[in-house]
Amino acid sequence: MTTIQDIAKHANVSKSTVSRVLNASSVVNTETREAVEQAMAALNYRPNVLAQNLANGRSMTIGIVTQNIGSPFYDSVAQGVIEGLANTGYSPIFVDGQWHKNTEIEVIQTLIGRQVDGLVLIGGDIPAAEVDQLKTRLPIILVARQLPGWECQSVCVDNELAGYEATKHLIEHGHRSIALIHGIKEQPDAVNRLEGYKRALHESNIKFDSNLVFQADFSAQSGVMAVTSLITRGVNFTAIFAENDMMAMGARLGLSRYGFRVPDDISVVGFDDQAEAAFMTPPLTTMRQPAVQMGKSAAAALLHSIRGEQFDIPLLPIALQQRESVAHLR
Amino acid sequence: MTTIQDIAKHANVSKSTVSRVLNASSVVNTETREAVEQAMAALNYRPNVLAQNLANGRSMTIGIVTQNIGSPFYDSVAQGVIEGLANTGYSPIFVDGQWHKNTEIEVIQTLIGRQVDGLVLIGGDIPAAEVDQLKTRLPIILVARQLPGWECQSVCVDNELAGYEATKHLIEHGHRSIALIHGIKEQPDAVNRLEGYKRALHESNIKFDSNLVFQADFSAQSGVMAVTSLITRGVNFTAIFAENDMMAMGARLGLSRYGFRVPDDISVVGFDDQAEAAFMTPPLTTMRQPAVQMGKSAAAALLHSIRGEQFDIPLLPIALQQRESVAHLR
DNA sequence: GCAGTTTATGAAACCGGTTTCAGCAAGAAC
DNA sequence: GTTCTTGCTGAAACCGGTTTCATAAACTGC
Repeated sequence: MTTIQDIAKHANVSKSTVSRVLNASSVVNTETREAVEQAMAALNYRPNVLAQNLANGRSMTIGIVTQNIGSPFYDSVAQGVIEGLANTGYSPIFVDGQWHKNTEIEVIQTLIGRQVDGLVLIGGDIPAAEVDQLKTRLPIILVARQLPGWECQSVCVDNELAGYEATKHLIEHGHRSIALIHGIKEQPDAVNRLEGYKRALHESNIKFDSNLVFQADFSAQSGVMAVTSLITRGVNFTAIFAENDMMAMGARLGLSRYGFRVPDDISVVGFDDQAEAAFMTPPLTTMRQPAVQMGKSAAAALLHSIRGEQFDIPLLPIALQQRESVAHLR
Repeated sequence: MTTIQDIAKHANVSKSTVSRVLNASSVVNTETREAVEQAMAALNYRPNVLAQNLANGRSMTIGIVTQNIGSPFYDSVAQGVIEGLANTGYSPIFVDGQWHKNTEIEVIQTLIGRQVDGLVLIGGDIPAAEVDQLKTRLPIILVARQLPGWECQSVCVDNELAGYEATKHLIEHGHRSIALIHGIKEQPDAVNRLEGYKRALHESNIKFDSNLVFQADFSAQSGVMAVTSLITRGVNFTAIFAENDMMAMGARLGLSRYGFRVPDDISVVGFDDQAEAAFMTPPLTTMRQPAVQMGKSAAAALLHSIRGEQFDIPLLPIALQQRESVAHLR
């Protein structure tokens, strides 16, 4: 490995000067600069980022805490963060919180040991107090998680409203017996979507019926179990709102197993609009979350925060993506 | 930030001693150790990993080069690498090569600047010479890419064989007019699968017909285009082999648009066995790639390589996952 | 009771950069 | 011809650790 010292020797200058041309941090005589630049080229020099980081107290890395058990939605968000960080000089370091409080705290500690300059928390459920304390140490942006007092530092969508609109869409198509395939009940996304569902029902004077909601876990498998359960329990329903697309897929498969056609017999609405949704048969009507965009926004906001600049996070809309899995009730 | 110096002062020892208890690198008097440990606890000390890295020349980070444009297969591999690195002390840094030679070389350079201790290259197409040269600088493991002389340092599956088996499976079900939805022709995965397809045909004395192969790009959209093209061109076929599941999904949707049933009218075989494949309607018969396992193997192999240990990479099998999208030709 | 080990510790050099500070040389001002 | 700037550069301190080396104290053996 060639070091700054080698360059200095090769160009007959001190390492201070090399550092100066490296960072353009102060004026260097043109001839000297060129000599240094030639030396760097000749020796194929690349500064040791670790040493730079140590010297100036910044690591130029961003910690990304993901929860790998979960829907593809989180992957897309992470993808967006990577994209948002490209060509900024910052590199992302990934760790996996596994939707488990202690694991999450632990991995965050390792990130702090690595001197990350900022943190993006995607989902997760470490206690608010914990997060508040972290905030005093370094900039943090939350994604897909809401916390009191964090309104301006979290990128999220209005899940309650989205749940409401998905349900309303079905109601407007004449459905009144709408099954809900409910995500993991500990996760706020799920509870908010459920609340939206309830509000839409209430608004249309449809009585909430707990027999219509199946406690699932965001997996496709739990989607088929939901349908199986509903049907074998003899519950009547003409539409399904699944709290994510994977469960919608599972439900759609389950329906076909029992000979129900979608949307002719049963309408289905999903949530996320993951890549596959548009290519299901039939293409799935779903609530579109701009997952990649959310990741990008988070990255951008974090960079602003690190630089101490003012920023506000654009409120990303969540919109009904109408396709072909919903039909009017005959 | 509390430093090793603070601990030293607090415990009335030198920082050498603190370092010693930190790394258990030499014997320390029990009382002294306890005093140091108490100081560390009291001040909530976490060593600066950057400084450690600089001092001992290892960064404890692994560079992961992904190609983000592509199928979910690559995401799963990356996921596997993360899992394989968990609790090893090594952290993954991700960069995106974008299936673009120059981008890839550039991002690898930034990783080297960050002193990564090893590299995992997932896919990608930088020239062999380039990779060979990198190998002299640091341990590298390739995933889903084969290069002459790299047999022992790449985690991959036999795409030719898999393409052969997929095709043979269809032939055994009586199909002789088998359309191929071909992936990006620059990517070796795609060309190998095509070769396997040809071999299976040849073995069964079926003449290769270029009208049956549609040049697609691994996207679901290109899958529907493939079917549209085949049908509008009036090509006769009774089965489709799509070189990944996304294209299979697209194809399946395209078929339904034209009123063809799967598998009653047309059989479909995919490739990857991504999570969604099992929940398509009908569930997709596909060649299962153990993507997560491949990532884990790559991580494990790389760690061995870094430690200078002997290792060999288990040859991961790729197996036909039979589901319901293939039927006997009547 | 003294040489010879062993054990435990601190001082200092080092990793590869950045940054402060002092100083030299050339040019400007008077 | 001094003095005052200005422009440019190098020495040295520093970032927060690790490691070598020297040494003091305690222990062993005879």
